[in-house]
This record gives sequence, structure tokens and C-alpha cells, in this order.
Amino acid sequence: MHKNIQEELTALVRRSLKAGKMDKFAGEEIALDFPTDERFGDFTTNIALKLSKELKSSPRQIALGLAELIEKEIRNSGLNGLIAQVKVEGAGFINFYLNADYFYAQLDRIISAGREALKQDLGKGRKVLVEFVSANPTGSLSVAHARQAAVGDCLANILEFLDFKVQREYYLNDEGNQINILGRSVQLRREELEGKRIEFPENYYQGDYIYDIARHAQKENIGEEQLGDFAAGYILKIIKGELADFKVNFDNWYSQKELAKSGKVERAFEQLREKGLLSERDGALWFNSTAFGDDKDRVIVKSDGSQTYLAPDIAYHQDKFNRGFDWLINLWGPDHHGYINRIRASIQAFGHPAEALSVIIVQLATIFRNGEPVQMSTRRGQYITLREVLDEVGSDAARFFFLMRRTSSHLDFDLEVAKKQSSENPVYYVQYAHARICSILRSVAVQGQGKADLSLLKEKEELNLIKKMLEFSAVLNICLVTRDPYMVTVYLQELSETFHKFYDLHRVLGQAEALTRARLALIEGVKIVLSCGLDLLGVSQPESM
RNA sequence: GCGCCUGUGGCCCAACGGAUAAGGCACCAGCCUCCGGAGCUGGUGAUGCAGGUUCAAUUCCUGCCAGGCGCACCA
Repeated sequence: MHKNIQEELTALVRRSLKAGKMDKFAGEEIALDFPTDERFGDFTTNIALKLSKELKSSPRQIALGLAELIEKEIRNSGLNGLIAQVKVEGAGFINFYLNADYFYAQLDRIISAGREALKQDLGKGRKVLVEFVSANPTGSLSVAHARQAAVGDCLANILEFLDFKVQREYYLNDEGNQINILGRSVQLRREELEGKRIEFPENYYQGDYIYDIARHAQKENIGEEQLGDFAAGYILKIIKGELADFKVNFDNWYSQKELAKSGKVERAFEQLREKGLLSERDGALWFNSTAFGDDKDRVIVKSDGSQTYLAPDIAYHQDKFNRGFDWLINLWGPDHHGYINRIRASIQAFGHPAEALSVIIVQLATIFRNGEPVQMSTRRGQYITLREVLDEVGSDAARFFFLMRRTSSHLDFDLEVAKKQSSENPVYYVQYAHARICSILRSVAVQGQGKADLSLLKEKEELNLIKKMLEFSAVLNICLVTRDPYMVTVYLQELSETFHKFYDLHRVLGQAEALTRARLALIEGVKIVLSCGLDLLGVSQPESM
């Protein structure tokens, strides 16, 4: 019951508008929000402010009139016991104050149903493909990939929680120029190990791991032609290990090599040609992407007959749709942002709506140590790797930190702060709240006999805690709309803070039995929400620390 | 030159167009005979500049200033 109070209140306002002969505004979008401050009730609407111009009346006057109608509607509907008061405040906001019973009922729902109570069926089973990381198998994953992995995995978790059917995919660049260079790099190192004099080009892979691969190639007697594949396979195993330790699991690894073999690229070309979207100029084959708003047309087959990277990519994205996905989410680094328009043009060329592709540009993370940026240089193979971050701060802190800022913002990641086990470190702040709750629950010998009387929770801090818990669903909604999971980290810190404040002022144990039981139920509810949120982030929920 | 991201107290950073701009660090003053002090309470202190849209702008638009990144028949 009253699973979605926001919707009910929205309908209520709409009915009131009609009752006030303001039918023509009833179709208007009515925002019912959590107020910015607890003093402004439990829900608020700015509809009177919005209508004031058209109605040529002051917002306060409109609000007062509308509030009266709303109160009448409330008396006529079943919401009487739910809404305590409707007040016009500020410039003309209409604020709803709910009865505590509503909050007790909601808390009860969470305790009884657990995590299920927090789910929403917004996705309705829609199939969505989240493609992320997709790093070339030519070296260990960098911190840039790490952030993409954290964001992509967390976003996928949230979408799944909201009833989308999600597949996590890694596009594997397992052939082409980079793999050739990788193979030649290994070949040269192998010759070097055999005592030959070599000259190692600057654009070859410089890292020491190339020697390791060369040694294995020696031992296994790999032919020069197979070296690229061998090395890529070797590195792919390393990457998979790094991702596994980062708790990121892909459902599918999509091989570019197999895509090339499948004939799908040629088929995509044919279809584009039929649509008149290919042209030959200067000895090259171009995709007329300007037809769909791109700045300029793009080459897909170079004048030397070889394909550009765009060619398989067009076929790849078309294949995503052919596999039944109707929403594609791609996470790319900022260096790829110029690539968005041409890929979007390609999906439009095949008749898909532009919105079917969402590209999330994951800004870079700079690693700091004691406030000093740590220098990176991919050229020498000396970039900071995911592995190093994991070894130093662990998966929990790493995931939380990578998710702590808006994805479109640069992120400063201080290794020393992430290692600290103190209040400076938000991961511990949140996990500590969870562990504290578990600790209390542990010290209760007998639990759960008899139903808790939640109406005993009358303290401000107790009600604040319930209200905060109920915001969780709205937070996930924002994550969906903004396609950015970072709000979850902000929310979990707020919920933890609300809990710590409650804990400081009120004792759970040693109260009158009925009150203790009610407070145990309360913190059990907090535990469910905290645990759910941490789980969506991919961060563990320790029972003790 | 074009495009993208970012400018909020000494430092880091929040606010799906709303009400008195939220937290944290640092600094100052407090709180454990009591469920975990990895916690809590109080204090000082902020929206780069100039216009515009709006009942309302940190948020949207334009211009400028500053920082980061990208602009291939590379991947």
C-alpha cells in the first residue's frame, strides 16, 4: 500500500486543479519533490509558482486557493489518515506533511520484504547492453580503465535493480595494428633475450611485461606469425584477473577478430551502400555521416584498401541491435568524445533512433599520493595500473573512490586517503555504520519474537532515519535519469551520517523492551538499505571491522 | 581555430531550475561509569567575471577569464 506516495500526491494535485476549474493545467507536469530542508514538510510542489504568470495572480494566492481544494480532495479520498497537513509556505510552495503512520508502514515494508521493497520496475525488462572498459589487450588496465570499470559495473547493477535486463560487454580488440605491434614487440624482446642486438622502436610496447611474454613464447616455441595472438591472449588473462579482483564480471567478451571473420562488416557496408550512404573519393570509401549531423564524412576503407577502426565498429553496433538490445550504453574515455557523432550517425543510418545510444564519457582520474600527483607515462609503460591501486587500497576503497565524483568530472584519487581508516575516508564511514548496526544486532540474544510496535519511534532522529531510508528509491531514479551512479555514494554517506547521529543520542539496547524492539527494527531497516546501496556499488558490507 | 569537461570558504567537494548554498579536511571549543570514539555537538568561512531568460539561477543561454582533455585515410 502506498508504494509510491509521490504518484498519489501528484494525482491528488491534478484532481484539485480540475476541481478548481484549472483543467487546462492538469496535464502540465506536476513536480512533487523531497523538500530541500526538513522544515518544509515531507513533499513539496511548486505548481502554484509555475502557474502564477498564466493565472495573473500572485503565487501565494494561487497556492492558498489550491491548498484548500487539495484539503477537500484529501477528505474525499482515502488519504485522510496519511496526510497530516497541507501548508502554504515560502514564496508559494505547497508542502505536504505526512502522518508518522505512513513512515512506520514504509519501514515495516522494508523490514518484511528486505531488499525487494527497494526495487522498482522502471525498466520493465527492457534489454540494455552496457559496453565498457574494452581496453586493447596490449597491457595491464590503467586507472582510466579502472574508473570506467567501476562506473560501468555499478550502473549496470543499478539498471538491473530497476528491472532492466542488462548485459555487460567487453569489446575485445584482438586483431589489427596494435596486435601486430604487440607481436613484433615480443619478437624483438625474444631476439634480445637470445643475445641478438636489437633496436627497439619507440612506438612499440615498452613495459617489462613484454619480456615475460617473450620468455613464455620462447618456452612454448611460438612461431613469429602467432606471436601477436599469443601475447594478446596472455595479456587478456592478466586483464581478466585484474577485473575479477576488482569484482567486475563481464557477461560477454566480443571478439573483433570473430566479427571480421563473420562477414558482418561487409554486410553492413552493403546495407549502407543500398541506402546510398557510402561514397568513393580520393581512392577511399567514405560513410556519409554528415547526413546524420556529423561534422564531416568518415573514411571506412582507406586508399590502401585496409579498413579504419570505424568499419568494424559500425558493424559491431549494428550487431548489438541485431542481438535484441534496444538501448546501448557505451562508456568511453574523454579522448573518444569526437567519436560519438559518427557512431550515432551509423546507428541512425540503420534506422535506429539517436537516443537508442547513450555514450557516457568517463573523465580521467588523477592519482595523488600525499597531495602530489603521481606522474604517468604510457610511452614507457609506466602508467599507474588498476593492479597497483588494488594492491595498495583494496577493491572496496578503490570502487567507492572511483564512484565518488560525477562521472563527467575529473577525479582526484589520493591513495593515502583511501588507505586511511578514519573519518577522512568515506568508505569506512559508511562501512562503519553498517558494522555498528551489526554489532548491536549481534549483542541481542533473542530477537524477533513478537512484532515490533514501530509507532514507539517518536524521536526526531528516528523519523529522520526512516525518511532518509525512503529517499533511496529516488536516488536510484536520479541515477537512471542522469546515467550516473555516483549519487549513491553521496546518499550512503548521508544515510550513515543520519544513523551516527541517531546512535549518538539514543540507545537501542537497555530500553523498555518494546522500545528496544522497535529500535532494533529501525536499525535493521537501515542495515538493509545500507547493505543494498553498498552492494550496488560493488563494495562489501562488513559485519565487523 | 573547433569541440568536450571543470571553476563553490585555506584545501576537497554537494545541491534532478526552488526556500537560510549541504558535507568533509584543516583550525578553535566541547562529548565516552553507557549498544564499537573509525563516532557525535558547537564555532569561523564560499557560488571566476559580465550580461540574459525566469515568479525563482550554483544550476539554463551568450560573451569573457582560468584549468584539463580531444580534434587522423591512428586505435
